[in-house]
Amino acid sequence: MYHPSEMFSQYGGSYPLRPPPPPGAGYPQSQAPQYEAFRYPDIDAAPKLDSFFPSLEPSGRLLPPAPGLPYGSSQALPPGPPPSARLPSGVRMSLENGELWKKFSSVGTEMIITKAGRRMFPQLKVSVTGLDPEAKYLLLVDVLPVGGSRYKWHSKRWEASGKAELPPPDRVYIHPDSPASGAHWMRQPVSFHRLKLTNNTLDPHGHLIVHSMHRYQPRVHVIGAGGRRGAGGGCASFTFPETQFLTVTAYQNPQITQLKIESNPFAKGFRENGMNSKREREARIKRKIKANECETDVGESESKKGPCDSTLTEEMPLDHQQPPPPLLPHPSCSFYPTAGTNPSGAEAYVQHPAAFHGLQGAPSPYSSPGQEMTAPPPSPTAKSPLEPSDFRAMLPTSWNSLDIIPFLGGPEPPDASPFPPFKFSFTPYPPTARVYGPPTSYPGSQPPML
DNA sequence: TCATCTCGCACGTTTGAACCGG
DNA sequence: ACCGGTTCAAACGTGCGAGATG
Repeated sequence: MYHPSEMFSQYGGSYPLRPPPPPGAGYPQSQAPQYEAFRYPDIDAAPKLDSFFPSLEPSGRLLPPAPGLPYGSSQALPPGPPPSARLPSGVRMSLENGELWKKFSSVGTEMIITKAGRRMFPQLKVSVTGLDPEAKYLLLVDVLPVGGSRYKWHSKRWEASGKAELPPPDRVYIHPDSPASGAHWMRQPVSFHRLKLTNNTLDPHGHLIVHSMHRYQPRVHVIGAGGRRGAGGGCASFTFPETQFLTVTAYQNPQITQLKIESNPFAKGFRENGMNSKREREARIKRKIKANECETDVGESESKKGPCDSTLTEEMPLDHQQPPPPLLPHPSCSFYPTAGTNPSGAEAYVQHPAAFHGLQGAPSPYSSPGQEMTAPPPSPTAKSPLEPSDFRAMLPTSWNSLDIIPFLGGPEPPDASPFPPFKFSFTPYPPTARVYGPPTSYPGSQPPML
């Protein structure tokens, strides 16, 4: 026996799902050129995963937007697709560290993003139930832009500030254990702690790309990937309202900083008693300055002065403790579950994963009429069914030139269950008027719903 | 001038190889 | 030769703050 993570440890990166949108009417034309660099001209625009989930009707391929996402209520949300017979209808997911997330969301969760990629904290940690123990599944995470606005920290609160920027290249993070059996996923909570966010649109490491000062909603997908009993196909997507966050390059809300320091073990050094605490840092700086002075002095008159006295460990007075800023209004998140929501508060859409990112065939918000992507002919190199150890071959050959390839290296798994062809293609995302409508959904520039 | 971003720093945690004894 | 426990160093993950950028 072997552990799935040993087989597919290379799948821990993130993968582009769609090409960057062409400039459309809803976007500032001035920003259009920057996306040329992220266009994948050879990307298969055919329905994603069609061969992966052949039994699903096209009508079931739409992944509805997260209900209540303030992308513009004027657009009627399409009805949720009927549950797929291929994915157990009882699939449920709960957020393991929901309490921690709620702590953060009560003050407005901020996530640091860097060029090199920064982990999320709190991390996404979920429990899944209701899977077929013997069927194979992939677990993915992506982030949805929320709010259609850029935000700024003003007067100790977040305010909408202009239109959101063009969406960055879309990527998903595939859990390193994927694909694994339902039993594996249900055995213990699934952590996405290795997921990283970056603001580098040319990121070569496969991290999820986001814009700074924007709001996002993480989304977890469970995708059936076949198995010994032939189960496979279908997708269940889950979102947790408390996991919405704002991206920043430096923390704005000191309460968030404090919460992170208190909760994140990696930031332990910044706690009050840590060597990196404010007190210690200031003491260090003072010692350093003093030492420099001493060196200078020694250099000037070595023999005239005694050894440098660096006994400057006396406690530096703490900065005047400012009272914590008032809390943001309680989150008035509109991201509430709709009918069919599981008791955990997550929404589940059991559907064809081809619709990860929008309505197939729907007008693209990025393209002018007549710019619809067309489905290319099926790849002649596609194998079906695949050899047991050839999961990589399930990816479209057109992905060879994409940045996912570096993350697919590694030894071949010694054995694996046969999977149906694994094909992604791109569909327009997000649907028209959802993301980039004016920030009027925040009357009076209310703080974002966090 | 201002808001935002980048980078280097110091410190703590994690991870895995090396070592040791049973 | 194998196994389990310990040690240690390198890699990695943090927030901070100064300086750069637009």
